[in-house]
Amino acid sequence: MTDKRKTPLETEEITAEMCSADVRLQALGQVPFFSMLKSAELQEINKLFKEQGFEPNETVYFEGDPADHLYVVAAGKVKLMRHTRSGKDVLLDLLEPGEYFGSLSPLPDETYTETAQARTTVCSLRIGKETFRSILANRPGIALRVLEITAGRLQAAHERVRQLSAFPVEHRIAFTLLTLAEKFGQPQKGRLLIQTPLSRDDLAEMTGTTTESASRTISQLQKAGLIETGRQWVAITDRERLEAILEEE
Amino acid sequence: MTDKRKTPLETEEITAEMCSADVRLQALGQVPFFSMLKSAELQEINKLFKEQGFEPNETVYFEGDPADHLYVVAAGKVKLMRHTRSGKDVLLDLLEPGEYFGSLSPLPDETYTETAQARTTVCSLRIGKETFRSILANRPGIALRVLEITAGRLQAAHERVRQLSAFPVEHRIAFTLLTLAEKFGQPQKGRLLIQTPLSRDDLAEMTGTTTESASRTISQLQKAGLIETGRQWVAITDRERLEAILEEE
DNA sequence: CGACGAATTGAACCTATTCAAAGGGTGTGG
DNA sequence: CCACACCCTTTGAATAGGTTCAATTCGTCG
Repeated sequence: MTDKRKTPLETEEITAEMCSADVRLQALGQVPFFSMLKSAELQEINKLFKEQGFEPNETVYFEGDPADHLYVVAAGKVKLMRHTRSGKDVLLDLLEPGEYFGSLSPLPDETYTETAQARTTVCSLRIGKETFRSILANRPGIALRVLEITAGRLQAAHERVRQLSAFPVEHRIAFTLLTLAEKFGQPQKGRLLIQTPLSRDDLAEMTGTTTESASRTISQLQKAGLIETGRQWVAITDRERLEAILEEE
Repeated sequence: MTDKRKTPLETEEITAEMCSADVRLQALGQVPFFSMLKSAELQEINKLFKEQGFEPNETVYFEGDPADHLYVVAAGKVKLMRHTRSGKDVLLDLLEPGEYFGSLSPLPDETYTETAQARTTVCSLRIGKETFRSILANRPGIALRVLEITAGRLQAAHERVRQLSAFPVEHRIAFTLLTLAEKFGQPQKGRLLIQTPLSRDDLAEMTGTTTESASRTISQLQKAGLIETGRQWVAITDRERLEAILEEE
């Protein structure tokens, strides 16, 4: 019995029981800053997290809400974004299992500076920011890992500022596709599929352009044979020529 | 004897002896993540830093150089930027005394992802990244402060991504001026002077536009009476109307 | 005063946006 | 299982905002 759908994306099979005890432990063990912990320690820390599930498109928190939790993605994909008055949203990041989001700062009276939204069915684990801070205060090794990850995100954000400041749409789209492929890429039929739902709209929000411009650029790249694409998906077929676009000035 | 120059900027009086022992201690005490230390501890840490002076426009390090030090600005102003092949530079940050830059990550074989350049005569203090890491590993309080500051910079970078993605030049210039005023603003003659050399070129590099567009926008804001400006300086005269530009969609 | 770098201004050009309309894949309900 | 409705995507044409190139003016410092 063949699937009639044309999308090459694997549907994310996540059920209601996704937040079961062992899945939780596995998810936490995947978190870069917990991965060095011994099993016993991990179990201790596991107890401090509460699980919370979300349906696709459900919002974890809104920009401006009081910020008092830190979240870890256990299963599914989470989108971080900022809004604008005109309704044009900006997509800041797409998170995989093992990545954190939410509030790191222990200061009171803070609010989230971005909106977090489930893009698939999601299981998240969350912890109060004070509790998390005390974990960091007691285990410098973890604090240093968290710092490294945050510093890495800062570099990525700076690179994005550079892209937006200095390069035309085609260049930015190419860059974004290559970056996404590094994170979500899955070899398939001699091409590199970006294994996450990805609309022209998403791409536009990631590159600071409009849906129409993203669509035109994507079509053009497909005609040139650099990528294959369809509704909600993109696969890279000629990585080298795509990278060559980044070399143009 | 009156000054014939028209610039309202104070010239930064920094001499060759700027890195004297007491200036060093004072500078380190100003660093947010050292400010909670007792005097004795601060003296210990002070010994781990080496001083290094720079002339205006001298480069501290280049993008791509091996990254093995962390720097603290003791005196003067430092500019962080990224280059592009086409020669269009992107200004990432302007640092004041007490701010850090350079490498946080202890990983070997890393390179700086931005170029650091002295904008004035500068005295900097630097420390090997492994040494700095051991300070953090032993004093969780410091590590947490560094993490907070880095997280704050990440928020700022995200906001800049939003600005570049969603708003026109005039809006971005207004935003940048207000942000600069918050950091470098100095009340003077009923206006708020941005106390740092600031050319149209700098402004263009900060807002992702060209020198000419920055110039046109600045002229226009001046004609409208929101700012006063001259060669290398800007002062805000009507903050409210400048902020009102940010409300437009 | 003279020279150099910074800032301004104009005009032509171009990229990307906007508005509008049509085409196609997916999943739902009959 | 088919058909319809919805949303995603594509494409076109007009427009606008910004860039580019070029020339001039202005301020600052030697």
